[in-house]
Amino acid sequence: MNINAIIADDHTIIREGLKSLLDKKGVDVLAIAKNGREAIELAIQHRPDVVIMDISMPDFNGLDATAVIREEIPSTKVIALSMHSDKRLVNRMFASGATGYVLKESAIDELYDAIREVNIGNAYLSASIARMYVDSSEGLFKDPETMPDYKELSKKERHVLQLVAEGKKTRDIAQELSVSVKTVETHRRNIMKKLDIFSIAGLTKFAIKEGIISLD
Amino acid sequence: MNINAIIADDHTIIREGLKSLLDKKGVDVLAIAKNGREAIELAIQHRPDVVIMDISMPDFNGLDATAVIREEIPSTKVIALSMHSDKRLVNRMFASGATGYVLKESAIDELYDAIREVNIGNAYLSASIARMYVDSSEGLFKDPETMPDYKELSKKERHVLQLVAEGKKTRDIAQELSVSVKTVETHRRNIMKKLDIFSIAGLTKFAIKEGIISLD
DNA sequence: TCAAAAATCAGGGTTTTCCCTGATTGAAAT
DNA sequence: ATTTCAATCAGGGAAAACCCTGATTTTTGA
Repeated sequence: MNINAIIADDHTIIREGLKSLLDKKGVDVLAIAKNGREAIELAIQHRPDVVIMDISMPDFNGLDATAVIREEIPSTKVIALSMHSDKRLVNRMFASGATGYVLKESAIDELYDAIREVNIGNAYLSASIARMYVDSSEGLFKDPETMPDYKELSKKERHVLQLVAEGKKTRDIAQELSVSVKTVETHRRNIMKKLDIFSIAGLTKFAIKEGIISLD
Repeated sequence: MNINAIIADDHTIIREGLKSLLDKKGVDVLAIAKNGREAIELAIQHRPDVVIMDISMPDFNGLDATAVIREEIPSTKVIALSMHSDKRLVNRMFASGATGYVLKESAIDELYDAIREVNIGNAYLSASIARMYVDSSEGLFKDPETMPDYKELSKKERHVLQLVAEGKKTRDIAQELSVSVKTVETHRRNIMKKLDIFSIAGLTKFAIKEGIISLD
């Protein structure tokens, strides 16, 4: 019998293209979601074998949606489909419960391989990402706590990061959050330390990759 | 007879999905390019009716590739396929010679409509973008010169913008370009004035949208 | 060839970010 | 119950970004 899947991506044309390709491969696409919230609803409704999940989506991102789905339906596996080969993102995605990570740069055959592998309980990593791990002694599947360079941002810090990445100044952020300028400065500094990113440009790119802000 | 097309996109899975969808619609996909440079070569080689061009690609972006293709093969029409509904980007793309602009959020039917329209010499804009123009008195097809808020960046300015968006400091940029700090500051200031963007975060987002830097 | 634009640099000033130390409060986890 | 951590704020100083004016040289386009 065929493997069942749900697709979650915010761009219609990518969703349709993906469905068309998976149809050809004999994967049954049960439903298509356009954000994380829909992905959760549809996953609970259809209980698919696999969810193919874009990471950066508006409204509710793939990272958080993955955690919810894996919590609610442990039998459903999640494959992250991402533009970015960022080690931190890969780690976070696996920590959220994904068991596959495929780049949009990959061919459909690779995604199909990933679907079959995670379906039988194995993990799958795009070759170019797997290569990043062979030399370093780091592993995957770690708890967020034990990740080498990973520190979870607090809610406030994520909010401050969002406002910084939107181009706002410390003073404006302080006003918006009704706290002092010094507090915002401390948050910004702590964010930079946690992420090991020491420029506004870098923080902005990080926020885009994580789906904290959108590009429009 | 079928319409001929070439696809240019940097993500394999999107190229493949797009080809699969267009095949179904009866569009002959003659070739597939993974960056602007390949798009130009393949266009000259195949002289297709239409090129479907992603805007932000590494190496040689869709904006510049469009200008070259329209210059070399005026009979070949270009449709921009973009993630972003940014008015400035739309204007720039049309100024470069594109006659269609479709969002990745659109359905494949819309892209197919666009292909048929530009093929018979008409222009095509995604509905949500067209809506941005109805109220404002602005038109399209303008020369870069006559665009309302548009100022072309010089080569040096684009380079400085790239380095700024990569998170580099003025001093480092000055060193890399072998000019004084003051010169870099002047460039940065001029860039901000031309683009009407007054934050590093904003410049970074602009650079990503324009394909000047990548997110990785 | 002549004017416009690009690219270069400087002086001098204000604002913002960056970085450190240190401290208090309250909540959550052990 | 105690410790750890988030969130709050402050002082003070160094660095970088921001903003203006003005000027020279080179490149380029009309």
